[in-house]
Amino acid sequence: MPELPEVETIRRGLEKYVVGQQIADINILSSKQFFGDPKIVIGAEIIGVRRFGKGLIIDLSNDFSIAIHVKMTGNLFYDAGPVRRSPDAHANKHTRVIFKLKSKNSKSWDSYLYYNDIRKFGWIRVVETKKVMDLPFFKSLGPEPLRDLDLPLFRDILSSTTAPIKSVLMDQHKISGIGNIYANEALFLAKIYPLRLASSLHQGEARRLLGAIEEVLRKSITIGGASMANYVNLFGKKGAYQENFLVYKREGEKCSFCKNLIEKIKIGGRGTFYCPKCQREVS
DNA sequence: AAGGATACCTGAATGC
DNA sequence: TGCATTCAGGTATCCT
Repeated sequence: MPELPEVETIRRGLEKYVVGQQIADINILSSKQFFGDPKIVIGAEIIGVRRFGKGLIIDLSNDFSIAIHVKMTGNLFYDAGPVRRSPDAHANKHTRVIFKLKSKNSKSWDSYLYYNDIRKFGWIRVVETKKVMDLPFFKSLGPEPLRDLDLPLFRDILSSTTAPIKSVLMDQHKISGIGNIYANEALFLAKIYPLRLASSLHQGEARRLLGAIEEVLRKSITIGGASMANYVNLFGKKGAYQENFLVYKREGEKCSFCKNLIEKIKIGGRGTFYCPKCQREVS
């Protein structure tokens, strides 16, 4: 489910709560979603958590890493104890992997990290840290907004494709981290029609759009991401960005700027929401 | 090479 | 109520 802000929220939670702990055991309930040798991670200490696009990397003290992609319905849930009575206390029918963690402070309780995933699209793979970026998913990621995407690079990306601008924003090979929610919201803020060919955007539009992308991503990160059907943070808490949606999932409602009705179309098979008056086909 | 359709899964919402 | 259909925030792969 999650896009960049949601995955970043998970990353920050992991960084705060599980870095420094040792992986004491691992229980794989959905073997089709797990790749690599699980025994390698047992006994290793978690030393850091990175994010590239919508992908997470948990780095371990033994030069191995655990790469995770939660796709549409995956989420991580952290149970620090001591309320839990058994390792399964927070497992549910969608729990696919359970990590048992041990704090270096021997007086504290064992804790558990659950990977839950309704649709089983997500994956977890154990791989040497130096080879993580060779995984096909990470290797093919485009530049990341808020870090290495500037206006000249953005304009290069837009000019070298024949696709509609919305498809380009969501193409992880071109730009990483943006999914359907933030593509819709950013295009609305920048007042650009989603089906406009990316190559037709002039400099001012590209600048507006890049600014809008940065604005929606930053704002969402600060409030814990957007929660639609499934997304929750490490503690099962929802984000709040969905309360700020201007067009996403709002077809038939009034545009907050011009009061025109928001429409829904499909682009690349994905629901696309826009205001036909604010986001004109030609500009 | 790039872009579109489809597949991978399950559950919720909608339609009849 | 029951049953069928459609849709869902993502990405890999096959096809043109």
